[in-house]
Amino acid sequence: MSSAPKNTRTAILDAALDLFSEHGFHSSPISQIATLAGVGVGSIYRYFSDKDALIHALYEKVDGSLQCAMKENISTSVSMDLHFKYFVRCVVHYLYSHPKEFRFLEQYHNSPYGINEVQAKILQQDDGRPTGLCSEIFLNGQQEGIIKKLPLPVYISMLFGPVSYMVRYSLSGYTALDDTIIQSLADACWNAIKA
Amino acid sequence: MSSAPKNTRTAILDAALDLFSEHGFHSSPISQIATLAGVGVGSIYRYFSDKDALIHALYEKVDGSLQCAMKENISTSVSMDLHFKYFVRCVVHYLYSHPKEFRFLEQYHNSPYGINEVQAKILQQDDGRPTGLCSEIFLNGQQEGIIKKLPLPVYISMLFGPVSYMVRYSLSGYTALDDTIIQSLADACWNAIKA
Amino acid sequence: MSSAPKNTRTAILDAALDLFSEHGFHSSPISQIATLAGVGVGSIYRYFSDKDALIHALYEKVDGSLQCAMKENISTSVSMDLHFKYFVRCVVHYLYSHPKEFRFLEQYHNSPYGINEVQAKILQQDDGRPTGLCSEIFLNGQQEGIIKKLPLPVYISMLFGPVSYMVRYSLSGYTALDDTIIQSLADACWNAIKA
Amino acid sequence: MSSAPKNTRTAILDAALDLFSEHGFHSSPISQIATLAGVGVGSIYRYFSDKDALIHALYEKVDGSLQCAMKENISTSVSMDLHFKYFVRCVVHYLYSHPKEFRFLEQYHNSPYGINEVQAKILQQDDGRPTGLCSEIFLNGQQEGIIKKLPLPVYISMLFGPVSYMVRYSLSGYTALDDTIIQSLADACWNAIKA
DNA sequence: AATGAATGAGCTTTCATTCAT
DNA sequence: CATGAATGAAAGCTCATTCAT
Repeated sequence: MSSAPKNTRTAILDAALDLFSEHGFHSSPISQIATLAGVGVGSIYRYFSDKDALIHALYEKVDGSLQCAMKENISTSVSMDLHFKYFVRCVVHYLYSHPKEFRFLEQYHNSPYGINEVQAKILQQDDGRPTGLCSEIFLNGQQEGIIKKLPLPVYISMLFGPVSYMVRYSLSGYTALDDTIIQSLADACWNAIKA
Repeated sequence: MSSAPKNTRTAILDAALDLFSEHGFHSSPISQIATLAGVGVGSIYRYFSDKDALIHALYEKVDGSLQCAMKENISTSVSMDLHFKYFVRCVVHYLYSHPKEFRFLEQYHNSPYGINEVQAKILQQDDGRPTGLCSEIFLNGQQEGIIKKLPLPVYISMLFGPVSYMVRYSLSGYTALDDTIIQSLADACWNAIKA
Repeated sequence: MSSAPKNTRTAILDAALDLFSEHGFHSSPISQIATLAGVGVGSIYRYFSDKDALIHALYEKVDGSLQCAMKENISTSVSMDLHFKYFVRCVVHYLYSHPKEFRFLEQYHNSPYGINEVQAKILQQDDGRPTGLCSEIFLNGQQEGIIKKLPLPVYISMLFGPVSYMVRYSLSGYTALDDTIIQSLADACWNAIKA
Repeated sequence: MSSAPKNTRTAILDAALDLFSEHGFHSSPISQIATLAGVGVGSIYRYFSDKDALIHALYEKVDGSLQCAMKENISTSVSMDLHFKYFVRCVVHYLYSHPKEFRFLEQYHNSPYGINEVQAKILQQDDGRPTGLCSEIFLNGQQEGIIKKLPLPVYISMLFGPVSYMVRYSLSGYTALDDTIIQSLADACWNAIKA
């Protein structure tokens, strides 16, 4: 998607994302990644100790970008209902406009590579208190009585579950993702948790 | 579900499920499947033309069992809200008590093997009219004004998205899945779509 | 050296001995060993878990043959001087007529593969008492006053050191190894330790 | 032997000796040698045309040092028996106190690198007359009737064979090398060849 | 029908060597 | 001169698949 003389490491990660998202980890030989990245096979091993390290590094990068994108759309300046629905729409937009990232993440999370990382990420806790991106918002809203009192995992599941499924459906060409349907989803998610 | 001297085909599929769910498709050699199934390597090729065929056959079986389990819990004899919430709880229970099947399905759906099958299944259409398991219920409820008028994919996403995420979280040991939390989830799902 | 339909494992070990002794461990690719053995590459891994295992297994075999050959020539029915000289000649003969085995052993003993096995073999001890092939003979001779009282390692060094060097010299084409010179060496070795 | 800001070539050779003696030629990548030597990879190729050249150059250096050390302890001013035994002790001492050099030499001599060099060295001949370090001494002693009349290779084997084995045994931790045992060895060697 | 030894294409990884800086 | 990023040939190893028994 870019061809300017960017640095080697980035070229490798980009190529890996392309192939992993399209063919899966195990049908994307290092040699193909190297070719697509326009580098020699050996170069990949200068930047990543082995294929697993490449996969994990790519995950960190892709997940980091997602986290950033979400963080940018978090604010507390507006009422929670508007904010929440806006946030849902943003996440859907982001994932739908980053199909390779989305497929890679889904694959990673459901593979032995990332199966142990599932919990650590979104629901990461620190000294018993959730520090994940959205945790605070949910807990605040709960304390203020704006949303129902539910266990944190339920909030998270009611947010990312539907979003993930909708994006998957639309990316597989089954349903269109216009603003109307996205708004429907956002509304439904909000209704699920609002007080 | 098995222990008596079952037939060879079943033994192979069971072994494959064990290994696929634990180590992934590509870290589960045919030879290991054969050993675990208590048959020779060659025998597997009497029942399945190749490894892909085995994977797809296993998917048909596992998915079929899930469909059956869901079908059993579909009735129209009670009010839709009770029925819907009951259905949600049943699906959660089923998936949580069939972790191998769950992990296999997730892996399959997010791999190149099953990525094209996503749409065909739950949302399968026949002559323009949805015939998927739950489609009719949603459409009926919608026509009767019991649930909001939403696109079908939104209903589906609001049902299976949260369910899938909750089960994944609990199977990865992050959150317990007692009746209370399951009920919370079911309620939230219903609130998302109720009129 | 043989071509009859011997079993696969033996064919592999024979081929490995040929190549290792000629080109060294690291210039003898598995693929070449396979070709020379007349088997597929994969077959080697049915019999040996990896290349190191093949090397060690070959050592066990070659060293075992050498031990057997030596054992056959150990007796106590004749006077020690005759016996000792005879033994030296036998070892020289054996090694000289098994050049591949000799070169392999030397390479193994002086490589990181076998560097730790040096001590364990010839000088192997059991509960503080030497049980190695020749140890008893030396100790007996020493107790009977036939040979000088020397530390065991000195006996061993005075036996195998000269033998090894002579065989190496002759195999590299520098000196002939006729009965006269072998006898000279045996005499010299005996003179070194006799009382 | 080094610590001051020595020149690059020496630094490379020292590093190579360290790694070769510890891990063998083929488990000592050029890049590691460079790192240990504190130079860039490319610099090694300024001093040595390729890895083989480095190995051979290191051999020349190490063997040269050994030859020098031995030459220093050769004299004709004392009786041959004392002289010979002293020489044996010196060689043992030198090798034992230069374990890296010893292991490198052994490895080299028994590898395809040095297998053809065996004859050329110690037993090197010039116009049919041996010119090797010790050759003259043996031939002189033989002519004067002080030592038995034996073929030259036998003398050499009776000298370096036992020495090499004893040092190898002691370096592998099997036996201690105190003055007593070294003296025993020297005596035995002398007894082997004395008239 | 069932077996598992044998296979080899294809993958991951290493490392001697080059060359632009 | 020195460097070390980049290279790719070549090595070790895996595993889906075949087929003689």
